[in-house]
Amino acid sequence: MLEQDKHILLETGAFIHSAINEDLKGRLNELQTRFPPEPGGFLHIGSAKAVYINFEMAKIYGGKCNLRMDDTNPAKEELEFVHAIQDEIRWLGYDWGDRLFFASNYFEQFYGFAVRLIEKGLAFVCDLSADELRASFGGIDKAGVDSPYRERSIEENLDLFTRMRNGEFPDGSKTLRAKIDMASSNLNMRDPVIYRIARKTHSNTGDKWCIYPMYDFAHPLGDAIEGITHSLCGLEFVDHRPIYEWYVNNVGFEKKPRQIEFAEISVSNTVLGKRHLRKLIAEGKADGWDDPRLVTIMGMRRRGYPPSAIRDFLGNAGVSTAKNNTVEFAMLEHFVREHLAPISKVVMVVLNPLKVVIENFPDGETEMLSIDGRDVPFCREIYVEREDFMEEPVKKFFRLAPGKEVRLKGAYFVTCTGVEKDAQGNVTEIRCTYDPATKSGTGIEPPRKVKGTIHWVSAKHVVPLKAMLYDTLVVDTEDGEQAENPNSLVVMPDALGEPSIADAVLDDRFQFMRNGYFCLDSKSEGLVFNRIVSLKSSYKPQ
RNA sequence: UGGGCUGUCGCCAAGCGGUAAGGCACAGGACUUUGACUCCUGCAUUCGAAGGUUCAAAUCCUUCCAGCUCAGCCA
Repeated sequence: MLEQDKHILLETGAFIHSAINEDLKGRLNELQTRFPPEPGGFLHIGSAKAVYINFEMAKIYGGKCNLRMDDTNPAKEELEFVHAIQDEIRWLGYDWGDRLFFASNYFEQFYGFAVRLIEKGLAFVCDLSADELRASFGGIDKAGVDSPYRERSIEENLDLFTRMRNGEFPDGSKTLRAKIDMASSNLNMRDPVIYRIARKTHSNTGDKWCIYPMYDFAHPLGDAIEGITHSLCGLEFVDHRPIYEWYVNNVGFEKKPRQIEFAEISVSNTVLGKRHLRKLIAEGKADGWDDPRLVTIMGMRRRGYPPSAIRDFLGNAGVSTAKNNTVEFAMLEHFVREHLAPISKVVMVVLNPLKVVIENFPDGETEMLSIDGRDVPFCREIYVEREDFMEEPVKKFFRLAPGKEVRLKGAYFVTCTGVEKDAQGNVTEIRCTYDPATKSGTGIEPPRKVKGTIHWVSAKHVVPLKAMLYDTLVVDTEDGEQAENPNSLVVMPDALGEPSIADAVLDDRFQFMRNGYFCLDSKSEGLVFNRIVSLKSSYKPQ
């Protein structure tokens, strides 16, 4: 079912739909969502789910979705990523119009909010070092202890915070903390840090600030400033919801955004998570963030996945609050095939060539055949797939073997009459005869049926190309770990294509008949093709 | 005797008191000049477990069991 047929998101994520309906009381077009990436890395399929849900929900209800860079930590962020992320989201098919925002543009307002909290006696300047703070924090089943600086006067806090901003204190020497409850069972409520001192040049604000707000403070308030009604995010933030609401309430916003969490997606046999991805790349196991075996946006794009397939996959995988959900990679591939099928040109390419001489076809002659509207030359010498020949065929092998007849797609029936071998006994060439009475497309029924049809290319007219066959980089193991897949990349350096493949351009999508969907590799020179996904096959050798 | 979240087919996932949708995967079969596509067919007497309420429970109540998750001056 292609995505345009009906909006699949309407059939899942009931907890989000009902919240939206309750909160907006019919004024659904007031729905305001947001996708808030930190410009500290590239997006992957997990991020794509958040993009998908926030933008699609807005679309469904006639609302709007903001793109906000949550750039509150200059130590980790770079301008390169703010551009890359926009590129990636656009490629996924979403447009935020003029609604691009930066948390860093709210720094002055955030500062004012912090002052307001101090004035209300809800925040204090703390002199604990990072280590001391950690130690005072307690643990999962142990309450934390109050900071010795917790009871400073409002005046002193105001003075100290101003001086923090003015750069009077060294990095890390002081923090501004919320005054909540060091005994809270929710660790995020144990007097969390609001501002830290860090002399780092910010990609947007330069050196204007030496204090930066923490995510837990900036994020809800950024949402509130933008009038976000529903903040749809991953389950990893459930534990942050109380602090999200605490800041919004105590700063005093009338209109309160509501955070709703959904389960992040994970896909079997793939590596997700910035940390793991970075490791793979650093170790050279992946060829950069755009390695076609990665489910990063860049990787999937280079691999040739249609963005519509990714959206459709995400929608069909569903939106729930269940935690341990790992969708099988096969499901992703299903949607990729489904979206590729209608837009791909079918051509013949032999990945692993084996020469065939058609003994009764006139030497030096070329017959031009018309196959699906293309002109395809046919000659005495052709190549077929090495896997399509077996000297001693197993049962139900419907391809070439001594004495057996097959159809050459769009051409003639051909019967294998002999085999040539080298000194080691490897088959180097096979001999066949063809039956002129079986010519394809003549309207005349061939005198007999044949079980197999194989693809081929004319030896004289061949276009050499390279094909990259991908599989997943890792394979999930039973113990919940992942093992490296040694065969995640198979290069076919001597593939041979029919003449029309020479005209391929980057945006073209092909089905190499019986071999899968392919597209040109954007990073390579010349005719280097990525296999986007293989064709399904019910053929089981043996 | 910390908190939060979750348990419906191999994987996702509907369902919200009226007698288990759908997709993927898988298995048969039809069709086939791609062993593809398409098309049929099959695939949970049962909803983590045990009790209870009810004419009726995956849905309500009780207890139990299992899994995930949280201790950055990261986001």
